[in-house]
Amino acid sequence: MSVTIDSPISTVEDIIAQLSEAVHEHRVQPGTKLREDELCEIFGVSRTLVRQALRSLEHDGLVTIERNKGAFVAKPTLKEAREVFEARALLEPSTARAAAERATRRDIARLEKHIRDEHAALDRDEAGLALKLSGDFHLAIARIADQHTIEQFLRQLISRSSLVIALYWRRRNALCESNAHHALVDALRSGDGDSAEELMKGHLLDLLSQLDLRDREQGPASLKDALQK
Amino acid sequence: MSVTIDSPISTVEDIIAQLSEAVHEHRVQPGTKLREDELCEIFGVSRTLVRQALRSLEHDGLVTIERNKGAFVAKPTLKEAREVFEARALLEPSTARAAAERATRRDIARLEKHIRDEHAALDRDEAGLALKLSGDFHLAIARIADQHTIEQFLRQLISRSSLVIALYWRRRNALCESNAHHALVDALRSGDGDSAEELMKGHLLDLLSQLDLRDREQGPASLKDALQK
DNA sequence: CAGGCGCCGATTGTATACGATTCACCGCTA
DNA sequence: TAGCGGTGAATCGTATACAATCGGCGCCTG
Repeated sequence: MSVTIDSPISTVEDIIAQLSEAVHEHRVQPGTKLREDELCEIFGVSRTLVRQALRSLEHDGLVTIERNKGAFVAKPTLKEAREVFEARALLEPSTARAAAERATRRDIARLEKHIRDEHAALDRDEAGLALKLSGDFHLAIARIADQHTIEQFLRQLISRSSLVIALYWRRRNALCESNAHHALVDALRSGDGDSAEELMKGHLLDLLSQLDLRDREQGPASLKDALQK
Repeated sequence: MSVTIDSPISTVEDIIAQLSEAVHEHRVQPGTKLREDELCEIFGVSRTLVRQALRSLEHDGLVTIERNKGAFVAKPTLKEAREVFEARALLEPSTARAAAERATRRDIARLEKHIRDEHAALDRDEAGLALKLSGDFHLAIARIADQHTIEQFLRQLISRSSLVIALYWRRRNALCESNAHHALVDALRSGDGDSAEELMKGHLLDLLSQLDLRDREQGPASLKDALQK
């Protein structure tokens, strides 16, 4: 784990945010064990707060807690991976439509800056950061749509998407989707709900197609599991 | 609060389940304060576990925690109430379609029993129980659709719906929707995804129409709040 | 030498202790 | 009498202490 060690006293929200960011940016891999004592030292707090943060992250699907074993960065199964994108396909297109109908000039400017940041990160070869910014872009749209409930769900789904991408990403060419975001902003700028919805739908399908979510033999691990049960 | 006091030692899940059930069945009203010590006595555990449960319920939107003030049963605003049903409208219809395409005879039998229980509860004038069963019916459909992620979101949405109904329900006639559930089961039985989707959409709109979600003046309370800020 | 059993360190689960904040009550003062 | 401020109990927030559990290592036995 390589989490930035900052001021030794943090709040629960700090811990959640930093762990969450580390996962988003692929600085920690799915399956990584998160020992409580270690996190206590890093964040300079007692186990009480660390445990609170871990429970919260578990709730969002970023972390798995096994009783008497500890917390681990979650490893979504194939089924979960598919479900994440199915849920996103249900929520995001109509949210994009709503955003198109509400976006102000200021909103658009913010989204454009977002895209610039994303490109800049890619240029500096910081793929992890770019991925996180890409997720934030989708969240920003939900925020523009002023759909707080859906935004919360989306936050969870995007987090899990990061894990899915870490596990099931197929190719290495990363700049695939920048154009999709551009096109979306164009639709939002012109207040074209129909095409915003369509573009988002297509964008999500496109993302999905970059993943390798076919069933695969899981090697000895799955055999072992099968025998244990 | 009138929560059943059971065996003095409980797990976090017990606490969550019982509190959650009490909210679902309208045995506790939105805004009710949930003192930690009181819950400790009721469930026979230390504050550690009670606090875990409350945090979890907060995450699901059933409980609001105000720092240094404590936990309260959540009181969804009008906006949140609308958002809950908008989100349900996005998730449930297509889930019903998927359920129609997967439902086994056993699934149908279970749903039918569900409806019978619901009617029985209504006959006994246990409106709260009927409401909870009605929510479970919707969850059961997500389970049949084998959509675990969506089921989780739906669990939160249905919980919040209970709160919304407690706050914004218009009429007192409760048996309004039993037919809708019947029709849904019929569609599921015949594997008719199209009509399952349409029926669910209509059912949710129907539910929504029974709520009074128009903006209203909130009386002196809102004035006071306005001046405090 | 292989397999199993038991002990011990490491780690998590729960309870308790202590400090901080809030709210309500009550007396004081203008 | 109304308003203000102080004081104390009630309640919450965090840290710490203690108990339970797990996993690995070594020893013992066949």
